[in-house]
Amino acid sequence: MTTIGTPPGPNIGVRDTYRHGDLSRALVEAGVELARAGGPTAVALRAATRRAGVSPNAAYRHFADRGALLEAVCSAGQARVAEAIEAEQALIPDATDPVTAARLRFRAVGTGYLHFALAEPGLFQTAFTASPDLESATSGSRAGAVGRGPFELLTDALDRLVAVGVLPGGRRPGAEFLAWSAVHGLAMLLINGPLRALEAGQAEVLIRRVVDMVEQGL
Amino acid sequence: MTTIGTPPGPNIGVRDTYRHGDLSRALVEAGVELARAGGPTAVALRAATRRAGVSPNAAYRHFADRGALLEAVCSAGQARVAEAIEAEQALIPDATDPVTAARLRFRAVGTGYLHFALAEPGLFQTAFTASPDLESATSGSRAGAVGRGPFELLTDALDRLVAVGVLPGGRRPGAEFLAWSAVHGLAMLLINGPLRALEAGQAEVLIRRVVDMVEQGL
DNA sequence: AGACAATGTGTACGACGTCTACATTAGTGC
DNA sequence: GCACTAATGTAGACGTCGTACACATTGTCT
Repeated sequence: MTTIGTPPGPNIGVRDTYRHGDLSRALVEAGVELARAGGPTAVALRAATRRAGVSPNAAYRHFADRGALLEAVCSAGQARVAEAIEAEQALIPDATDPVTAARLRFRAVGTGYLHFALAEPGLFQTAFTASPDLESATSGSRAGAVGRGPFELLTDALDRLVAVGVLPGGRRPGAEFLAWSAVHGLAMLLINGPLRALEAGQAEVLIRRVVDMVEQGL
Repeated sequence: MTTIGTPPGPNIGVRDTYRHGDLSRALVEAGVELARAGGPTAVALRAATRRAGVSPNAAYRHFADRGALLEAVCSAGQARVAEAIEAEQALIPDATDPVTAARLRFRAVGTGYLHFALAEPGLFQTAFTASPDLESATSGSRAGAVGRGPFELLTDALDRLVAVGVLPGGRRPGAEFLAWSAVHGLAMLLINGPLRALEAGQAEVLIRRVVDMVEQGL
């Protein structure tokens, strides 16, 4: 006797067949919801399988352990960050002259990153804490619509700054890490650090100033 | 019948009396060790009480819940960060002229912070993730030898930069958050972010460059 | 049709946080 | 000196989690 599809609670992946069909994806989606609500620690195997309407151990057919699911959720989160950055970049008018376009494009990486962090703190935190190495950070699964991850969008913007002549080529190597550090640090301080209780307006001022500092200090 | 002092495992706080004497401190110390070994999530009530040679529920006489213990461990961690910064500042020769002394003192805040992060990643992470608000970040319990926390050491160094004439007074307000963001972000990227696998030498180069960026971009 | 691999279920174990009830002890007022 | 009370520690239980093992069901390939 197998009870299928009607355990209590809001079943997202209700089914009437023994097989689920797309459990892998369903688990990641459930994990993303859990991360949105409660950050990395809330991404639990059992909770995800519950949402998918499946027994806890079913997860092990698709993920080696909880860490593997967390990694998949992390990749999904990074993809959404990339989308947020691209959305911010899309606001730049096409008619902008190349130099200021490059500058605005670069700034949009930082502001998009930070706005996403403020809008989706749990998912953001999940996306960048306990994330895999840098190597895998440039892989396809963390990409946005254009197929690039947040890190690649940053390096692209920096390369364009050099091409346009705003950033001297000598300062280019390693610049991605400087920029990333400043923006990522503010995100952390704003989300679960000591700046947590800051009001939205003041946060916006800080965001602008940090991006200013990066642009000037690179 | 009460078994006292001889549960299995490495008992740190072995005792022969029913009362422990200083359980509160013993639990925080155990928590610090757990944090050093495994980061914030490793700070468990049961593990801490085990190390103190005490039953799990004894912790509830001193901490409201696990979060309260974590907070105490976090404060202890911040105190150690402050000590690391002070140690780095103490390396500045007394005979240095006031202007460069102020500059070096400021840079020492960043480098001390980052060196501690690299030396004690678990404790560092515990100290600054899920930490209480900024208000309490300036309280006494997170202080180092001089009685100031990491944040106060930073603001002190910035004030001195202004006093000496290196930093224009108009740029002073909010500068602590800019500097903190950059340094904290690099720490996070180096510890559990995508820069985790970086070798020590390259990390040191990045540290220098980030502090350069802050000094120039402020 | 029958074998095999893929996928999902059931049961079980230890660790965790935390609740409730109980035991032991240190001070305090007499 | 002694009983009372508050502080402190213990015992047991419950629900959660991750995960290991054995078993059930199904799609697929020959």
